[in-house]
Amino acid sequence: MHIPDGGEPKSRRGRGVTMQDVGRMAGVSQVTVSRALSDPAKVSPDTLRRITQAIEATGFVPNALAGALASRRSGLVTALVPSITNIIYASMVQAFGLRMRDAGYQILLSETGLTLEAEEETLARHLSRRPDAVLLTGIHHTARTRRMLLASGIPVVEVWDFTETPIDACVGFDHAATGRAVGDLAADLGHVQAATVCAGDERAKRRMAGFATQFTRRGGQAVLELGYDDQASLAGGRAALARLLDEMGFDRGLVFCSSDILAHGVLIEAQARGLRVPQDIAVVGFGDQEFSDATNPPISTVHVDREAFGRAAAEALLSGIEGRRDGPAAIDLGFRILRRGSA
Amino acid sequence: MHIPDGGEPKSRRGRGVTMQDVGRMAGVSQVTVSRALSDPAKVSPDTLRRITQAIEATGFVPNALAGALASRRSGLVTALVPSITNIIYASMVQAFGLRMRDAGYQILLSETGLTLEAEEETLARHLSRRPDAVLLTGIHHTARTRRMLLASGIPVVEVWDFTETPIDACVGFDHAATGRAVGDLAADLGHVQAATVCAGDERAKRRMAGFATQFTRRGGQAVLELGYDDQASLAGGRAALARLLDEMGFDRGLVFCSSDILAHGVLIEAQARGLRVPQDIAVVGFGDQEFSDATNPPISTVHVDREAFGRAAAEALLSGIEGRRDGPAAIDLGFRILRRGSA
DNA sequence: CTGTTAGCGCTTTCAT
DNA sequence: ATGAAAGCGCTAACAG
Repeated sequence: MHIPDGGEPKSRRGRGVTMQDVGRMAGVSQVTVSRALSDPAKVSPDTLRRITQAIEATGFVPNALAGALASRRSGLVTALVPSITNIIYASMVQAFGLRMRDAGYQILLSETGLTLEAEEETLARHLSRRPDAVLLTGIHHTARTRRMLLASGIPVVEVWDFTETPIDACVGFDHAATGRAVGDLAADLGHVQAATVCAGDERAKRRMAGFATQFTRRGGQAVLELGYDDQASLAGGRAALARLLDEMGFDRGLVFCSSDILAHGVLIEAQARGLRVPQDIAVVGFGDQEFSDATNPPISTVHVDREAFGRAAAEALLSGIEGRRDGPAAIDLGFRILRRGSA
Repeated sequence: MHIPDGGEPKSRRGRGVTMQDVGRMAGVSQVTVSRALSDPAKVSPDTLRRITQAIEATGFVPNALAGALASRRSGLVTALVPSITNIIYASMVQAFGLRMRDAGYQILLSETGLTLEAEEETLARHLSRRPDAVLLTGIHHTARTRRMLLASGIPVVEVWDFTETPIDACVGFDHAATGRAVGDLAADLGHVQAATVCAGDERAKRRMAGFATQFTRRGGQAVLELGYDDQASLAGGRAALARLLDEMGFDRGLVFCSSDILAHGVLIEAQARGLRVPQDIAVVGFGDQEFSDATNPPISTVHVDREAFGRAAAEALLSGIEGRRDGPAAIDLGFRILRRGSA
């Protein structure tokens, strides 16, 4: 089967330098080159030197595809988020990627958009690359997504939402609870009227619902609810307050927004109309974005430590990969209400 | 998560179902399964049906690692950007990824941070996965980066900056020219004093320098220049204007910022001090971010079509991969000055 | 339309 | 400390 190289190398179509080539130049076999790279201590100093020189001379770059196929470890980790242009997810993935990179893994990142079906299809493509672990956003997935994940047998972490019964591991927080906490704040501050402005996914809606429930339970009037399908934006926040004021009979009170950018828009629109914040209109955002404490007045918001989510998710996967984790893990990292000038 | 061995007939250590397995179940050889997947038209309808059933029954997921090794095409495309939490790069990569995904490629994305050495190291790791093409941010790279790229023989596109002599292809714009154009605007508006606030990379500095050169050439006073090492932020913009006003003798005039977020900070600080914008302080940003036309007043800025960069970069690589491109390509996508209320 | 044969460039295992 | 042999799971010729 294996025809020995009869002296002269056959004309190599592919242009890549192989370990074979490096070994030939260094006067050792291909395996020794492999060893020199994966565990230098296992080859003699002299051999190592010659191999290093040969690598330098040839510009050899190991083929990780072949390595992964042979070792059954790809060194790849899948990360699936709704959108990378959303700072919430971007900063989480950034922290996740840093930790995984330190552990020797590379991130295969994809956007899944809004539907679970898109997530399922993207996941299938990713699994064909045989990742060593998977990060998913959210706790709701299609049946086939779950099945594929289970069948793959690799560690999985679901982030940015919380459940006691994750596929494998979960790192998140209780979205409805954040809304209820803001509802309490609104009631504590003595507001009678309140409104919500939502331009996010299902999780954002749950936050808004938690707010409405708690605010009315605490004696507030029925909450005016405004929802948008497009991405959160300053313009959207301005338009929302305008609509609340001009068309929906909102007079004065607290506005809870699904993101700080919407809250900032509400703030700007209020000021453009000569309304005082927080006296006439109070506003609370979500996410504690970088700009939120530098506006005038600074924006009250719900803080969640996005980087911590990314790091914790990485740890959960690493412990799974290395078999240090016995069973499922569900970690609630919680949140903090940041009361600032806007409410 | 530990999935018990499903008790397969043959003691397969590896838990993946292979084409071999699928073929056996469908009563055909492994190659036929491969064909059914890559080119269904080459297989008889009846065979195809049986194969499809077998795939369904086994939950077979093709191993792209093996496929890539055998075919010498990984279906992977490398994208290297300074930071994914910077909306500038995130939106560019998003558009790039969409186009490449449509063409059947998956993106291997990494952050390179600020140094060319980090870029080099990251690139080396990426090349070991044998990507079919590479996207790089900027036109400055280490010698070894260039050497590795040239040796790999795959299409390369450098984005977000412009040169007539790219490694392979280039899609960008002239940063200094944007600064000069804003310098002209400042002069046209009759400003005598001007300042720059920069919190970005080398390209941002080139924009600021272009502004200063042109503004003084047009008769303006020497430009006050403020530079920060940290990321651009609202707070940074506010602090910058405060410093300009309180410590550097800036009185009234135009402030050109390296990003819209800084410009927004300047705007807020000016208003907090009771200064009129644009009468007392005029401000121009860069990037035309989503919020920039919804502030009060809206921010004048330099618009660059980030999505267009991403798409054009994708096209450049695709034409290279498919051999449709003969030689290097250098595309200057230009920019537009958007004059709004802030200047 | 389908099968056979020969690798892709590595890691693993077992000798030496 | 080093090497030979045997795959990893797939694609690419080439037959038939």
